[in-house]
Amino acid sequence: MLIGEVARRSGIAASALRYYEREGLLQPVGRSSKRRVYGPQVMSRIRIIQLARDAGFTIAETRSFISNYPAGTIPSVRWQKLADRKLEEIDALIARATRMKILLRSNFQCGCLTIEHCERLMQGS
Amino acid sequence: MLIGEVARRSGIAASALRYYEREGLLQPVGRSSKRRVYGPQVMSRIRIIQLARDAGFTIAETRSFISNYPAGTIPSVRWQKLADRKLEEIDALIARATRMKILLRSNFQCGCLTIEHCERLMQGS
DNA sequence: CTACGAGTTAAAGTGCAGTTCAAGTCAAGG
DNA sequence: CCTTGACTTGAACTGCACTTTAACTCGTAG
Repeated sequence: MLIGEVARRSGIAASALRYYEREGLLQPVGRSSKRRVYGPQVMSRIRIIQLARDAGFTIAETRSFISNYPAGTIPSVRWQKLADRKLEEIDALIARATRMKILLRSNFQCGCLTIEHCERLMQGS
Repeated sequence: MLIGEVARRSGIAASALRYYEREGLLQPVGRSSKRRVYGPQVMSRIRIIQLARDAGFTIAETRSFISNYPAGTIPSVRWQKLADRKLEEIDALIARATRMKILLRSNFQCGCLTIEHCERLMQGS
């Protein structure tokens, strides 16, 4: 597969794929006269990158998350710490999103958005 | 209160408060010889801005969220649409975060992170 | 009067996550 | 041979949410 095909299949722009390679998220692949030639396994890696990105990981986080653990590697203490920290961040994110949801929904339902109302909702934050 | 005091109390930098004013999140307040003088009500507004920011609203979203609805205003259809859309976004965010959590935790627990394992976890994405 | 601290402005800088651009390289088709 | 289309590179640009900087203005204290 050439980069255009990978882009089409994954929905990620070719420019982004090159960027990911520069940033070390995708390791350099073989070339056929300068052009990158990808094997099918790249799709798995891309899906992981997408998931991490969608879950709010930065490029740097995603890099240390995946680059240290190629297929078959046993997670290390370092990885566990990373995962641990990220789990806490995700929980905080979910908690904040949930609070915002409550805020939105209550105004939605009772039709009484006021600053004071918000104040009451925000006691938990 | 001068801007420094507001910054100290809210934990938001004075530069950010000026930025919020430029962006229309905080309406211009009275001045005492060029300096902004805030009343205590500003703290409520700032807390709402913080909550919105923490929940992932952009400045533009936050502006249309709060600037159209000063204290006591009855929510409009426009506001409801905004809230509706944001609720969907928040749900998607929570779903993605939850998937990432499962991914992190399962690798955590079974100690068998491989590309193939991730593949199985990602069926839902 | 001078210095100090806290404020003011416009404009430039930062970090992230890419995208866009200009100029060039190839292989295949007509 | 020439064109076309998909690729290549480095560098510059984008948008967001601020922060930093430089040069300035005040009111108060010594």
